[in-house]
Amino acid sequence: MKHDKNITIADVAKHAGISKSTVSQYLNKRFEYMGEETKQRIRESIAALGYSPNVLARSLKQKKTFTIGMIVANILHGFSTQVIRTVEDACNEQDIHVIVCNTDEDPKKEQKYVQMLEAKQVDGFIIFPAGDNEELYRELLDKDIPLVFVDRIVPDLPVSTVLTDNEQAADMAVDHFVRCGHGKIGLAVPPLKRVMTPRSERLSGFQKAMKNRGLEDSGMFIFEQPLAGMADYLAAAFQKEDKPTALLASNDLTFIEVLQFCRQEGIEIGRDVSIISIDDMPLAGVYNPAITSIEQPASVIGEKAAELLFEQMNGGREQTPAVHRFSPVFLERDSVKAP
Amino acid sequence: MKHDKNITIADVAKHAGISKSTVSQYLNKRFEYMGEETKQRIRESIAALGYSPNVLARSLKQKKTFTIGMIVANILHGFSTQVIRTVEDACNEQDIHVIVCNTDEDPKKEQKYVQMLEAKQVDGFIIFPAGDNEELYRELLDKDIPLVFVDRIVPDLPVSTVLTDNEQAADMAVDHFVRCGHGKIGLAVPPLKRVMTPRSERLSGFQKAMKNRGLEDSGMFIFEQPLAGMADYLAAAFQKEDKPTALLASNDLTFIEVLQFCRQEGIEIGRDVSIISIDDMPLAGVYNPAITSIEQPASVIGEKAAELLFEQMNGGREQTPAVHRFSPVFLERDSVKAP
DNA sequence: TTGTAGGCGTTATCAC
DNA sequence: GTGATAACGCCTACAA
Repeated sequence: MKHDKNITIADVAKHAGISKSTVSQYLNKRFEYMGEETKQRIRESIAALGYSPNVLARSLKQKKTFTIGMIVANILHGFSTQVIRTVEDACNEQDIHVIVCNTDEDPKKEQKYVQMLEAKQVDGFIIFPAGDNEELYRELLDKDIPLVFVDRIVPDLPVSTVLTDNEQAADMAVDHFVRCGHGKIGLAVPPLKRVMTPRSERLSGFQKAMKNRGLEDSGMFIFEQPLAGMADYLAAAFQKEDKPTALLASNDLTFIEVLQFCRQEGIEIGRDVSIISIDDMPLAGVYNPAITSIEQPASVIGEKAAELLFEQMNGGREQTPAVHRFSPVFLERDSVKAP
Repeated sequence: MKHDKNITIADVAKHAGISKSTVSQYLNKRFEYMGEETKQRIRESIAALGYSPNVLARSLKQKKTFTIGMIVANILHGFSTQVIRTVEDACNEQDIHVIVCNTDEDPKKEQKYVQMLEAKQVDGFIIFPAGDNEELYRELLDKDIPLVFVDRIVPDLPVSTVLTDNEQAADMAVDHFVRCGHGKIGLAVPPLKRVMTPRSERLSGFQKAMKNRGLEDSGMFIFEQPLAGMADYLAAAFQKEDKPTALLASNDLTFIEVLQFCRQEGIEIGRDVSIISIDDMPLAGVYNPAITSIEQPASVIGEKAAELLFEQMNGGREQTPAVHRFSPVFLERDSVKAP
């Protein structure tokens, strides 16, 4: 029955008794000088044949695919997911598609994905850099391919980057702890292999904030440990006499480990230790007690990234690349009490 | 400087002093009869020119894009996200890309996305049907476009569908409640507009399970309410004398409302009311108390969906379409106590 | 206003 | 073993 004979613009033209170009004009809405009757015929033929244009052929000709590539380093972070969603929304408004790839922090994977997407002729990239791929990024720049970084800064590269003001996030937390009377404050953070902007900035922001309050000597505790061992590591640290009364989790994944630690040690949040989490997880607000969190402005970041990318894609004189930092949002809840 | 003169297969051929066809052979690894020297020359030229093939042109010719479309009805559900991830992993292994679209349960959006992706010549679709688009799906079938449904069943359509055994999920919960001594059990569920398989099956599964245990008369409470009003609705219901001692949240979004309800009413989970959630959220296991959950087998579902789709794409005699149900996983934790 | 012809970058079919 | 040549489906001068 159905011979999958793909119907093309030629079929429509034949059916309507006119030429391919005219149909093409119609499809591209250039019907300024087109006869009403012609339009009508074309419309009918398209409907009759169930024609739908082949974007591939169009893209090949126009050198535009209306697709962008988005490469995230770690999709397990809620933050990544939220940024992805916002970018997708922004793109869908302009009928642009997004192909998302997850590198798991692996530069090799990142390279592979960039090349695949390039081969696919995507119109631009939004990348959460996995790091250590400077040459790869430079090639993209050399080829004038629109590019925006999110979440992490790659030094010495003229690429617009948009991220949370991570030092501010750490400062907000320390500030709140101190206001509530805490003098011994800990930071739980995964190891800083490579340059991971958020991690290192949250750490440096924490250190600065503590120093500014004269707490950097005896009041500062830094628990740097891989996630897998974090709970046990904290448990050991909290056996000691000299331990913090407040604990800042540097991101959502770390926060889960902190909760795990509290559970297994029978530590009551609020009473035994005060907690703040950078990143606001879905259940944080209804946790027991509700967890005071510092939320990254994911949607603002996603929107800005998309906007910067679109500017480059529309060839308009692109602004000079810059780093755009956005303030996190402090969500005061019930997990911080006086010590 | 850099003239963005795209280098093509022709440039490579010229540079190597051979013909396009030979280069093409090389690229497609058909070098059974190719001289070692020729290969060498091609390799060098490719490197020298920094050539990378244009997948678009290849796709146009081969009528294959190595890209599939994935359309989810509600990306806010953790389940959707997890299935997406698994599918992406499975695809990446075969160098297939995935374009994800979110319909927000809107059939119109679904239609638009399907058409856009079709125009992009994707090789297949994995769809969480928003419902009420039977004709659209039928067109895909008529065109022999590979298609798999996930999470929801569309009646009378010969399409392979893979989902959680939702009735079993409800039964597991009821069973556990009853074993723990509960005789009055409630179900919190969003309204059943349209045919939403999981919702309706969890409801019917709940009813059957209650009936089987002789609890359908005085022991069964069904709280059907939009998410926005769920917490208040539950609050009102729990003011009454006749109320359940156990409550089943029919999915993750509902579960959040249930927790919200507990917080605002000062209800202690475990002591005042026992809770089970269908869908296991990231923090459920470290909640206080840890929440007994019934986890959907998202990764199994994603893998199966990908597998079924690949089968169709590889044209191999596809199995007759069937509904594949997978058992959920019962995660016993601390939110269910004797009443 | 509409039609003709050539090309976008690859691959496929045959000759050579 | 390698190389012309014709598609793939569409767009775009330019001609009519």
